[in-house]
Amino acid sequence: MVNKSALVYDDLRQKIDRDVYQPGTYLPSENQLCQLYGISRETGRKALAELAEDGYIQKIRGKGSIVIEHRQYEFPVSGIVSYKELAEKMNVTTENVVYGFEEHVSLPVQMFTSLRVEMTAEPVTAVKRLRVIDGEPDIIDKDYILTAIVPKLPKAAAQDSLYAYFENDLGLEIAYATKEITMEPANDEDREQLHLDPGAYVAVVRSVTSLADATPFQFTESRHRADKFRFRDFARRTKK
Amino acid sequence: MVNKSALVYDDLRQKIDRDVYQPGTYLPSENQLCQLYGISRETGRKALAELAEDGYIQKIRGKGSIVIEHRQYEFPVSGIVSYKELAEKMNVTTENVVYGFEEHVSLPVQMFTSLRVEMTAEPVTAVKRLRVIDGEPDIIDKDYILTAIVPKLPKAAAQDSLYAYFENDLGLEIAYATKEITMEPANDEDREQLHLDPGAYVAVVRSVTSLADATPFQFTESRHRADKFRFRDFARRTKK
DNA sequence: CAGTGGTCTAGACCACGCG
DNA sequence: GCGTGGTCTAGACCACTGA
Repeated sequence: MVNKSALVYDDLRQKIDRDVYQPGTYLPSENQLCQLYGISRETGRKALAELAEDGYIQKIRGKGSIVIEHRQYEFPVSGIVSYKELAEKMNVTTENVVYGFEEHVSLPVQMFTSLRVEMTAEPVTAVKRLRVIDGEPDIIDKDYILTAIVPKLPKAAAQDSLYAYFENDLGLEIAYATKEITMEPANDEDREQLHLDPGAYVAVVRSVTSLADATPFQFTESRHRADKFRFRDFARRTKK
Repeated sequence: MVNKSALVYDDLRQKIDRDVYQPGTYLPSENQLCQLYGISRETGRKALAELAEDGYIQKIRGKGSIVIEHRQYEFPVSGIVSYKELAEKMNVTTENVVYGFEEHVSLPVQMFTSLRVEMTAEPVTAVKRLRVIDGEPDIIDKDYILTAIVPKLPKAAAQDSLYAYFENDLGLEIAYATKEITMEPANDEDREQLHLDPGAYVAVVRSVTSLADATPFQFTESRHRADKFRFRDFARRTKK
């Protein structure tokens, strides 16, 4: 058996999602969890801490862990989730058109200067994709993947899912990303691909994704139709 | 003495911010931290886990905790931070104009339906504020605060900082918030207050803020000039 | 192999909510 | 006063890294 606290987390989250534990009600107390799952208190607490972190519960001292309103199936959501993972969660027909694929080009560093200061123009594979949702082109994704980490990116991986390829086929461990959201006037490429009028705006999400060994390896510029863009975030207040 | 792990967290974070521990280098190992601070290993691990959560370090098994690139003084940042706290972090001259103040009105529920399903039109105090940064009006904040939680909101609190009033004067414990970012065409009020041209867009951040006992009590609509809006997020990849 | 982080345990003491 | 969660401890075993 592996990772008891993760098993407890999954079980509780599932029960919250299925309304076994409903919003406004309390989960079993920490001591009860010990007996229910045959674990020590700290192990149960770790599972509860993650549920709190992810916005499922609020812990209240002296009372217990209350289930809070939790909305699912939103697009896009906070966190690092691939486009394919998102599409699967919702019931939408999606299409993924690769309209650009270049190997051994230089990373356009000036695009990401606000996200990372030190950066050299290392060789990357550049992929341009158009995301078509319910028959409408909504998002342009421009990915730049370090050749040093992914020497030979198959075109099929771009057609399917880059994340699935990185994680399942290459065994890369994706750890974290820094993103930045801004609003910018649409450029010619935006207008053409997303069928926008002159003067239109797009929501731009630029991100740098790093591996578990802290190596940044993927740089993404995602350009969204303004009227379709939605970003959801759950945040806890930092004490002091 | 209170909260050893928080003390260790603060000390390490401060040293990272001051480049005592530089990006790319390793923090002392967990066993070394035990001796350095006179703590048990789990206590040190808790501090490290929070540094990782907040994007300061990346933990690598078998090697140690490496300091990762961390950009500070950005506006706005992820998390729940008040406008005043943000303004203090940056060296900008700011002004805060309260141009609307109404008590005992109904919460405009339709504005927040995408954030919370169940919601009644409870009585609130409505505050409208214009944020002027470096002499330019950049943000409109519309706050709706439940009368049941804050019966009598002093106008001075709106002039200064709502968060400071809630936390310091009322002793409320702000716990978490759900936010949603969208892009919308500017309305008449936006154009007037933010000096925008017809056809302009604004970035809209709607949020619901809740207390430590899981009570939602503050609803905010924040409307930003498109060209000044910037949202920064650090996210970790969820396993499986 | 020694050193690193990842997980889990059993127990202790404390602060808070509520009757 | 009892049950809740918050913090900390000392120790155990495991998995991974790198010399």
